[in-house]
Amino acid sequence: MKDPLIHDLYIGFIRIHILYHASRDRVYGLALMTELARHGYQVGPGTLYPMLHALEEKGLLESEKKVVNGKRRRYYRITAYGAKALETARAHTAELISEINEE
Amino acid sequence: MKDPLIHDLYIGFIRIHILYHASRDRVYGLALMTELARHGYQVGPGTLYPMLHALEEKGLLESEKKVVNGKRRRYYRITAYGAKALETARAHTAELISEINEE
DNA sequence: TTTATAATATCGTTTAGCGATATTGGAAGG
DNA sequence: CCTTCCAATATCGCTAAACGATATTATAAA
Repeated sequence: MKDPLIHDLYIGFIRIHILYHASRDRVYGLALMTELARHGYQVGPGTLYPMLHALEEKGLLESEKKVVNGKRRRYYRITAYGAKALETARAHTAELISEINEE
Repeated sequence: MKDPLIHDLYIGFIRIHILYHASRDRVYGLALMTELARHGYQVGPGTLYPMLHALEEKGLLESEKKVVNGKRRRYYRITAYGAKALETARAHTAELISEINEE
């Protein structure tokens, strides 16, 4: 994360990003890392992979191994429960932005 | 938090809420707890107070003790640095919502 | 001077974050 | 083949955060 002092504001954002991407298409760790970096969230493998494991453990994502271009990947997709969580997150995020934008 | 399974999506939201409220007016712990609960974020004192201490420690908030109605309170206000962090958070939140709302 | 109460603080355990390092499995070249 | 290389994932070990439970504080009222 660029500014370490405000890092812990955004950990949840990262999870929501992941859920969102996994809801649109299957995703895998390394590609997520670069995608998240594009959005300014620089998470390392020591953060991302355990996070993916936990999201799967909790039933928000599910995964399967695939071999692509001779490289093995673990693809994640969102589950029904994960989609519900994403919907809820959308609502919370909308509520947050509308509140903090009030004058 | 109502749904424990998705709890860790929202810890950052809570901090942003706190920063926002502290930017509008001085705030104190117990009132924040009930205000956050109004938004569906049920944080206990064992979470909130250490969080406030950390936010102050990191320079996002500053505090002073006051006696009000014969009760001692620690009022928090946002600092300049905290306001900057809040602005950044606003931008990140807006970016997040606009991304996850894409079809 | 006790009692009650709002408010804050802290303790102890569980869980998460994360840099660093290790591991995996297939491809390509000799 | 078998070694080397590399994308990709996994894990280790430590530090820090989350949080329920409990303790502490200061004042007003009784």
